[in-house]
Amino acid sequence: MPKQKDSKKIEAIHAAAMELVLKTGFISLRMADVAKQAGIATGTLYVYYENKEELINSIYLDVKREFAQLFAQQFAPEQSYYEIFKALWYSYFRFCESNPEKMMFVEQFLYSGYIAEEAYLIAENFFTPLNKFLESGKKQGIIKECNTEILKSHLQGAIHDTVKMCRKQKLELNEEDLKLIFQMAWDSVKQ
Amino acid sequence: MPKQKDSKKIEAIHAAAMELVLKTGFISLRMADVAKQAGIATGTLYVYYENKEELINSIYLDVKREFAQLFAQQFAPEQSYYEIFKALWYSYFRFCESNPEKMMFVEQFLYSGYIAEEAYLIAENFFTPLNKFLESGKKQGIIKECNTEILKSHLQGAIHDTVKMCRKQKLELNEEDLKLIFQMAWDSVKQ
DNA sequence: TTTGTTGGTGAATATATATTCGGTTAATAA
DNA sequence: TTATTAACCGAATATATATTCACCAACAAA
Repeated sequence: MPKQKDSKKIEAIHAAAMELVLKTGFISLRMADVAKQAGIATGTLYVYYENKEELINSIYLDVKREFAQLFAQQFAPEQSYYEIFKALWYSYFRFCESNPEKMMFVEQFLYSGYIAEEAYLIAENFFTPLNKFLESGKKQGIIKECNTEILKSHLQGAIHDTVKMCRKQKLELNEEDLKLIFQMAWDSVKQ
Repeated sequence: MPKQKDSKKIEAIHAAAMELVLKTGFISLRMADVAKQAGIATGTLYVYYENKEELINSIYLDVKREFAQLFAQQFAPEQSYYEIFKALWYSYFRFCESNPEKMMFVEQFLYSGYIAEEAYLIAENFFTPLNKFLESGKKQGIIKECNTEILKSHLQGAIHDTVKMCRKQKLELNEEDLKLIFQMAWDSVKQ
């Protein structure tokens, strides 16, 4: 009977919030600014979300899901472990490079005090495919016998900080650079 | 003639602010709370700092200087490049582990919109000894021919994310774990 | 076409937080 | 001792920002 909620608005709100976090930092993420950037009225935000905290958690889960999907793709059985690792690493790195607002958002809000413990735990579960992949590499003796969470932190931390530094210093990476950075990542985990 | 400013208060204010950032996140860093935690009146903060932004930048520079000092120590000439690298890596890792409030503070505020560009640039200069060390490793063919900023980001990102993850997941690292994590770091940069 | 319902609005309100300020205290020089 | 001056205090003020709400608009069922 009534008007329906507009899924395009949710997209616009999420994109607006992340854009603002990237540009001006999370401290200045104001509901009024988010609305303005999304092209809607402030009050409309509260049609879609109970409050600021819920909005932020919703974006968090959304983006984390997107990150996790990078690791969910299927690979041909003839591809070697190394080839799959390389494909996954490149896809993650490129995603961060092309979507710095998403990377920054999840990073900054994880320790902001805004993220509900529940949302964090749900998001962690998205990454079981990646965990399985790393564990199989250990079983096959291809990568180091190291706690999976440590392996992930090591790889992720290196990628994130590299991407952040490049943005800050306006450093453009060419194919050669990328090859080297990947080599560092692979060397760090390979047995 | 009058009362003098108290350098112990500055220490207390800095420690209080970092403690709060670690415990409750930067968004909820309130001047009144900082004062309370430091055991002084809110107004007293403004005797030592013009405003919140200045306070934060002051802490940033202070902590960055402390980080940089880890790399300023002198080494005996008979120590190999590997031994020095190892000593530096361990000292950085242990410092982050023992002072998570300092690590979190500089990380969170770098992209908060609070940090003045000037403070950032000053802090970068603290790290010339480390840059020189990495560059000499490249010249000697010991470590990879890779942009120094990338090398630093890679090493630092891996350490920070590992320490953060351990805190979040309440994972205690033993000597074996540390050895492995160091091995990953060394393997990633060594030629 | 009418009617009910919810989306949508943005100014008004409530609330939270940075900063100020008049008064008080303590250190120092005379 | 005493005078002077700045540290120190915390309630009061200014300001910034989340949230509400009275009203309007659009859509779907009747």
